[in-house]
This record gives sequence, C-alpha cells and structure tokens, in this order.
Amino acid sequence: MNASIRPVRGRAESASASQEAVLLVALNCFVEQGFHGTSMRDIAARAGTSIAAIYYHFPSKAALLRAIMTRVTEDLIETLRRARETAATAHPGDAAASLAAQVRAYVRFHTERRAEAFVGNSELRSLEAEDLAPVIALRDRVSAQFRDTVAAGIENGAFNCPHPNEAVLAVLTMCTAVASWYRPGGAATPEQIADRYATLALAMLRAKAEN
Amino acid sequence: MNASIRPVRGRAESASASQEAVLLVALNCFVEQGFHGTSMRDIAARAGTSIAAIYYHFPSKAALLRAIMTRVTEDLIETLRRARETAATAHPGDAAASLAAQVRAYVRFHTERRAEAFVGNSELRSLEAEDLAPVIALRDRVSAQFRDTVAAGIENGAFNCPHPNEAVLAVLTMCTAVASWYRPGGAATPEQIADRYATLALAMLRAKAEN
DNA sequence: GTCCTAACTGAACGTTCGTTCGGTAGTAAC
DNA sequence: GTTACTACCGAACGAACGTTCAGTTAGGAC
Repeated sequence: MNASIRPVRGRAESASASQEAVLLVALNCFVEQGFHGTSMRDIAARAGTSIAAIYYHFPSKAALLRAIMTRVTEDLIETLRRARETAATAHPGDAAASLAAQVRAYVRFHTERRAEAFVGNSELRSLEAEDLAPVIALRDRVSAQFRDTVAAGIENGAFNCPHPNEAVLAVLTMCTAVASWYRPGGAATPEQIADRYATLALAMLRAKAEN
Repeated sequence: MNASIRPVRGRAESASASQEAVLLVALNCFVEQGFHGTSMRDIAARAGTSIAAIYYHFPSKAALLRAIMTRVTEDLIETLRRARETAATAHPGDAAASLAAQVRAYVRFHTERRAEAFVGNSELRSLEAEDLAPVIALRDRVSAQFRDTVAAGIENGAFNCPHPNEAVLAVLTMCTAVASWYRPGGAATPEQIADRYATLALAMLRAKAEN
C-alpha cells in the first residue's frame, strides 16, 4: 500500500524532499506493520538511507508518528471547514445539505489519503501523552462539528432522529472505516462512495425510531 | 479497561485457571498497548507470574494473540448463528427481522466482549501468516451472512437499497466500531445501543437513493 | 585555498526483546 | 522412599531495538 502525502509546511518554511520521503516510507510501514511493529531499520531500508539520516531530520521515532498524525488531522479539519463553507453558501441554513457535504468530504478524504487517515485512527494509543492531547483536541473539533450540524437539523426539523449522539457516532465511524477497506481501482470511485455514504447518513438521521 | 473472557475449551478438555488468567491479562495489554507494544514482561508482571510460567502454558507470544483471535471470532459466528435461528423461528422469511436480530446480536457482542472484539479487529495484521488465514476465513463468513440476509431482503422487497455491498460494509463497520467507543456505565445500555443501531441499519437499507 | 554548513554514513552504545534452560516445590502413585 | 509429573522460578541467551556519535562528503561563501 503506497500513499502520497502533502508537504509538512508551506514553501517558505519548507521541509526537504528527503524529509518527505522518510515520512512517506514511515507512513507506509506504520500502515502495514503498525507503529510498534515498525523499526527505524525498516524505515531506513525501505527509504534507501541510513538510520542516522532519519535522525538528522527527525529527533525520534515518535516524532515521525507525531508529524503524520498532526498533519492529517489538521488537514481533515480544514477539508471539512471548506465543505461546510461551500454548502453554507450554496444552501444557507440547510442542515441536510451541510451534513451531506461534510460526509462527502470526510469520505473522500478517507479514500484519497487513506494511509494517513488509517494511521491517524489506529495509532492514537502509540502517541506519547504530550503528543496525544493536541491530536485528541483536534479530533474532538471534528466530531463536535458533525454534532452541531445534526443538532441544528433537528432544531429546524430537517432531521428526525431520536438519538443524535449515537447516530453521529455511527456516521463518523462508518465513514472512518472507509480508510481501512477502500482500495484505488475498486468497483466504486471515491466520489461514488462519498455520495452513497452521504445518502446513507441522511437516511440514518431522518429515521424515526421507536426505541 | 478490563474484560472477561470465556474458557478456551469445554469442560472436558479444559484450560487451566492460570492459562485463562494469562490470556485475560494479555488481552488487556493488547487493548491498551497493542500486540507489538506489549512485551511478555508486561504480561507476566500484570499477571503476577514469571515469564517462564507463560511459556509453560503457551508456546509463544503469537500463540496468545492467536488464541484470543480465534476464540472471539468463533464465538461471534456462533452468536450470530443463534440470532438468525431465533429470528427465523419467530419471523420466518422476514429479512428485516433477521437483519435487525443480527445487528442487535453483533452490537451486543461488541459491547459485552469489547476488549476481545477490539483486539480481533485491530490486531489482524499482527497475526502471523499461517494464523491469519483461518481468522480471515471466519470473518468472511460473518460478512457473507449479512450480505445474504440483505440480498434476500432486496429480493423480496423488504429492503430497497441501490448499493447493498456498501450498505452492508457501512453497517458492519459502524457496529464494529462500537467496541472502540463503548464503555460500561455509559448513558445507554448495550441493549439500548443494540436496538438503536438495528434501527439505523434498517433505515440505511430501506433508503432510496439517487446515486 | 580555506572555512562553513547541510546532509549524510558506519559503527557502536546500552537496553529491551522473545525465548530457553536448569533447577525446584508440591503432590500423587506405587 | 523413590519415581513421576505438573507447575512453576530465576537467570541467562542471542537478537533486535531506539538512539548517538565521530567522521566524511559535497557545495557554496569569501
């Protein structure tokens, strides 16, 4: 499983190409073997460099994971922010449109950057305590946005859903899991999957239930 | 996070109490630190025994994971089989009832045995190749059963769902994820969560979509 | 031509890893 | 009283781990 990755910083404060190459190799190792199942020797061998070269660019193995996690989580937040903004312009006050746009963006993100997204979800426990807190805070912002959108939709009658917290959790987890089963070249394109998941999410939120 | 675990074998071919104790401690370590993040010394220390005592009962660290994985997957299959059977008796030919029963059973299983279920889903890649194949085969049987139930429901008009494969995947993944967020003593009981998830699943499968 | 810095390399550091081994306490059989 | 077996223990094994460090090379500045 290979994956692309966007540069750590903007052009001015740019990360070097070898830094990016190491990060990309580390990412793919973490996907396949997990953080603790990957050794610095694995990464160095696959990157075609020495172990010491990695330590020139990154202070520790934990720093590799931190860099991957922070970046992917920040990018997800920005992706969702743009989706909300676009939806708000096209369909002001339409909670269903906003939620659909966010689900679509979330799913597309988890297909297009599935390696990073997968590690971002599966290696939280491998982060050191001081690295975990900021990532958790970012992730909480993501789910809070979904909850807020659903709450607004319930408020104005767009949604009719007796247990919104669980519904949001269900929507988020099923969308997150896309990163663990999606493979490029599958039967459906990322766009199709995103559209179908948005439809599923809306069906869940409009559902009237007796429990 | 603690968890209970059922004996490896029946009474006749019984596993000893210390064997079970080790397996339980290993399970909790794997949940918290992952398989590769857990050392035999961690397990021995938490179990209050020596490392050599573990090797008296199990041939290797990999055998601990294999035992946990095989058992939880087999038990899940048996749980779902019973749920289907009960539903088939009470509501013969009713695909919606069968699916709801299976979703309820699946979710309850993932709350009541969440540690095992969590490890069963997160540590597949840590299994050695020869241990992985049988577990994958068992897991495929689980998803095949859900797909068959949904296909039958589409056939007889109980479901109206344009992309059943993705819908089944979405249902299974959102239910699987329950094991990663559920905590005993939360706002909802396992029964309530199971019922709500069954309702969500039915809503997803009846959904008419334009994509 | 010298100096400086970035970007490495190879070899090692001490630690921890999974695993093994020789030995032993307790118990039951004969 | 010896034998046999189960269920361990403490100590050690070699390998692999994350990390460090002294040294080297390439390229630009002056």
